[in-house]
Amino acid sequence: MVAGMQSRDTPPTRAGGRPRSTEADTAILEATRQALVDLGWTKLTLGDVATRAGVAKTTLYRRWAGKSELVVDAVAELFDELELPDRGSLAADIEGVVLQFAALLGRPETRTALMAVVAESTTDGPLRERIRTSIVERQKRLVLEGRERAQARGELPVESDPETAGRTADLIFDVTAGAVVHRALVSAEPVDVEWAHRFTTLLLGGLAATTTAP
Amino acid sequence: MVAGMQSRDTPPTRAGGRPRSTEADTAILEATRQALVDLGWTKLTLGDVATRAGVAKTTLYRRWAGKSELVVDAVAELFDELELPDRGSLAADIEGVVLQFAALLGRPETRTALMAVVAESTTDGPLRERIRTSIVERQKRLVLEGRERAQARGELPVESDPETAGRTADLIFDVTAGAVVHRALVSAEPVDVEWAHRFTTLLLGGLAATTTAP
Amino acid sequence: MVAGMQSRDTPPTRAGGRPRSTEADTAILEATRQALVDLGWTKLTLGDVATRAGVAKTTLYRRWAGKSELVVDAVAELFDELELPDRGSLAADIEGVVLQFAALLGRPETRTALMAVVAESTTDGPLRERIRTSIVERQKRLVLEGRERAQARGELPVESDPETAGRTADLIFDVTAGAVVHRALVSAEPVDVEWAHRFTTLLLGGLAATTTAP
Amino acid sequence: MVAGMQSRDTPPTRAGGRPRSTEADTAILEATRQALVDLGWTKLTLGDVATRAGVAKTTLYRRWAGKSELVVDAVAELFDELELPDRGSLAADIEGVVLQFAALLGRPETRTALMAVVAESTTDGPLRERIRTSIVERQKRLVLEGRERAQARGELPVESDPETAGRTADLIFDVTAGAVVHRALVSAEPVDVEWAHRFTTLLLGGLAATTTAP
DNA sequence: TCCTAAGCGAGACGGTACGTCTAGTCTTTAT
DNA sequence: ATAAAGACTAGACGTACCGTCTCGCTTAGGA
Repeated sequence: MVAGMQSRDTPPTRAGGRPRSTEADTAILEATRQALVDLGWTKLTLGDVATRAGVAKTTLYRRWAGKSELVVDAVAELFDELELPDRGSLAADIEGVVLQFAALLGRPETRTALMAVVAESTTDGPLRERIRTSIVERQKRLVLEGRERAQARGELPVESDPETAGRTADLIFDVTAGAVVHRALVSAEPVDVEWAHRFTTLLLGGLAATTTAP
Repeated sequence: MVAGMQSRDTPPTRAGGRPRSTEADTAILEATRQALVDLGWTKLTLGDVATRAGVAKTTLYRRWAGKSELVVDAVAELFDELELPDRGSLAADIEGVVLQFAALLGRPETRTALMAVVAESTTDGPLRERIRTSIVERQKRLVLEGRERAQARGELPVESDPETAGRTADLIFDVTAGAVVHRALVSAEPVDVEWAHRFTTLLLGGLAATTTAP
Repeated sequence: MVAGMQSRDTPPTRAGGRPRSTEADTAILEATRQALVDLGWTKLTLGDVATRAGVAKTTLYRRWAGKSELVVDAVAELFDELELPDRGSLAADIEGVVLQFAALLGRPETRTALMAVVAESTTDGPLRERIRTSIVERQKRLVLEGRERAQARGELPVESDPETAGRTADLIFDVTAGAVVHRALVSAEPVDVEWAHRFTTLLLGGLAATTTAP
Repeated sequence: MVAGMQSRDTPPTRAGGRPRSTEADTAILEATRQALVDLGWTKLTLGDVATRAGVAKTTLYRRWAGKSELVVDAVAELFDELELPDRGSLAADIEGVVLQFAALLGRPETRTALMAVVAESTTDGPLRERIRTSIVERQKRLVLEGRERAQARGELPVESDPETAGRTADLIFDVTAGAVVHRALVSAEPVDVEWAHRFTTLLLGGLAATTTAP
């Protein structure tokens, strides 16, 4: 789950009156994902989501500012399902997470929503921030966990300078996530075991070059 | 230029009737790019583009099936401006093209449009094909040119198996384009000389690893 | 007024939700009449009516199925202004109502609209019924009132057979309304006091012939 | 036939060049009538008529100013089919022509077109004149022929004052045509033998009253 | 025989209105 | 105060016709 997500626009004052239905929240996010599957991003409408969730449109607008915000929350929950399984070696761990990520991008709701909200975010600062907070930064944990595990195994040296370490982690994250997304959605080619292996070889080879030669 | 682009839906038979205005085509594509700058993808409307181009809405719909197709053609022209400058070494060439690509993604019309049409293409097969034809496949030339030039310089061995060569080129393309896009649009961090240098080191290091070790 | 007109498409069930604005109704019908005056039937557009009434197009379409239905309701209100003044004799009463009807047909909104909706109704059954209900049947009251008054004065015998009485009333109605409309709109000649007098003489003479001779 | 109709906009100067196709004229008018049957007045479009006639739209616009003019010409030909059969008595003649007229109004092309062009003519002077010339005035011949025949039979006295005679003929024309049209199209009731008989009785009775009493 | 002016089919053009759809807001009654 | 219902303003959608135009081609009569 998206714990401590503090998403949505929390009501400022806690006063009297009928409390918000928590079931509505769940129903709306689930309905949003189903609508993404059925209709795709463009044809998804908030009125339709409201109907599917058995909720009034006003209830929806009371909680989210618009389509983009709603969809970010709906798909963020899916990204949290990603995890880094311990397969015994760094290479195997990377291959595993690449394939997991590819599987996530294979689901129609993620596929259509992810690029769309990123596109929206290019002209919408707050949305960009929401995406960073809810999705991007949260998933960098995978890189960090992988590195720690590899260092524990002795597969990677411990980088002393924290700034260099951070920049390297960012680079790995952009290269990995970017390559998988580009392969899957732009080139529209399959991300299979063979490709994951080839990519991992490239990444690890490059990583060695970055750490040895300044 | 987008030579021989055979885009749009060309009238099948060349019979009688007033011929289509080529000036209209130019005006529409230019107006589309300007509208992308001013309004972004979501707020761009075909009616507005038509007005800007001094053209009737019907003229627009006669040539393009919808917003996505139009925008793909409009931005495809920009991608054709990319070129691979000869900077003397493979590393310098890669850095150069990475920075060029980053500059292209820095332009608001490309920034907002590219992700949007890719998002659309996830639920629209013909559009996906159009993107591949007009943008993706066309730009792979940069990878191929770079490799040939490096082989001529003796920086890279000549790969004998054409299939392996093709797969490697595809991998390089996805990794490079994907990393730049992810860095620029998803992570929303600058793609500057320093990052380009670090990325190039990673890529060349990885490339060496892929070619030496199967 | 068009009391109890039960026109428009009344919402079937009375449940929750914001009630329809009655002010909008009034404004729309008035705007329709004004648009008929300014533009005539053909150039009248529902978008323009909506603008004049200060109302969104959807509000208009929520209440009426199309241009014809709207215009029927708008002019039906005018027909209800007709009344049968007591001028002391049957002949004078008839002349009076003929001139009133002619004056109504002289108003541009009625002039242009009446024939147009009748023309539409020839290929539109529901519309034909609406015209009958809202206009034709309602105005037959003038014939019935005139007859009752004449019978009270002793100018006309009381017809015992209700069916014969009904057929005669229908005939009088068709002849009178038809003659005035044809004179005013088809022949495009004035319906003045002189013509009204001549027509009344013809009608009353014919009426005597119908009642005496079977 | 509509002989000497001098309708359409004849080319002013007779110079060289390819002459207009007379087959096109025939085909267009026939196509117009068929389109009226199939689509009714409102949904009839000039483009569709052109297609049906196997003719280019420009050919159509070269000859007629618009939809109304075209339709007037197309239906005027049908009105010329009316004639006054000699049935031996004035009453029988009137009943005959009333039923003929009713039959004409029963045809869908006439039914939908007649009221429509009259409606148009209320805001279009030249069109009104065209209708008068092509249809109204042409059919008054039926009244005049009927009177002459009745006078020859001795059923009607010869009116000495030509002005009075003219006004009476106009009145009869408006009353008859108006009553039939109103019965058939507005009241939407059948014009059958029984009605025609009742109407004729009324008309002849009234006629006697007008001629005897000033 | 060629010339030339108009007619012709085809179809693109700038416009305008259509009737529908969605966005977000507002107004009602019920909880 | 929140909920469901649904009416409200605003405006884009994609389509259909309008009446005009621009093509290349045909069809005559006059030179």
